Amino acid sequence: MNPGFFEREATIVAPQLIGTELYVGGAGGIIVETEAYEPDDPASHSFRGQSLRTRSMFGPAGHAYVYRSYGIHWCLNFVCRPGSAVLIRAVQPLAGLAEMERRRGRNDPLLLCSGPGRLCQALGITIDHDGMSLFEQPFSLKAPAEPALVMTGPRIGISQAIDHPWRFGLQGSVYVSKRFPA
DNA sequence: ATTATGATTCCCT
DNA sequence: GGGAATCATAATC
Repeated sequence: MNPGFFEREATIVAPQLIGTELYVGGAGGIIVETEAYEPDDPASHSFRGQSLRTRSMFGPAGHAYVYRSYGIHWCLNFVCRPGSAVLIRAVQPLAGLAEMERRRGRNDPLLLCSGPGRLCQALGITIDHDGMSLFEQPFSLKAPAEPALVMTGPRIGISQAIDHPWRFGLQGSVYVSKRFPA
């Protein structure tokens, strides 16, 4: 995987990220759930233009955009084209289990990295990672050997543009944060 | 199924 | 400067 991978629209990149391995400081696993956000998308932070918070969402592709959600959690996005990003919603844990359980304070494997807030807590993602390159430490990405089987559906937790099927998940995975309708 | 939690942004006055 | 809204989660009903 190379930086050019992210120089496209999030709606294209998001499904292709399913099956990619993501590690932060050695902890992580397989990305099993993503959502796409576009500049002309009312549910996107970039919809009303650049701001202090969304600065990195307009920065170089292949970098991280981290924001605080509901005042409590962090959420990790991969920046694609300017104002376009992929929200990482769930990971199937593979490495660094003990460290992730320690950071989470829990050890239920099905809830360890399932959900954007849990994922960031388990991987130790904070605002410090905002704007960092995904191709440098502590990040590590590894493309899947074969394209994954991807499910699609409407995005979660938004009130605008709810009809766009811009949520993507690994078919059959029990680690997605919410089941995809059959 | 419902609610407490509680930081930051953004949009208005 | 105020107040609603927010890309969730965990605890409680």
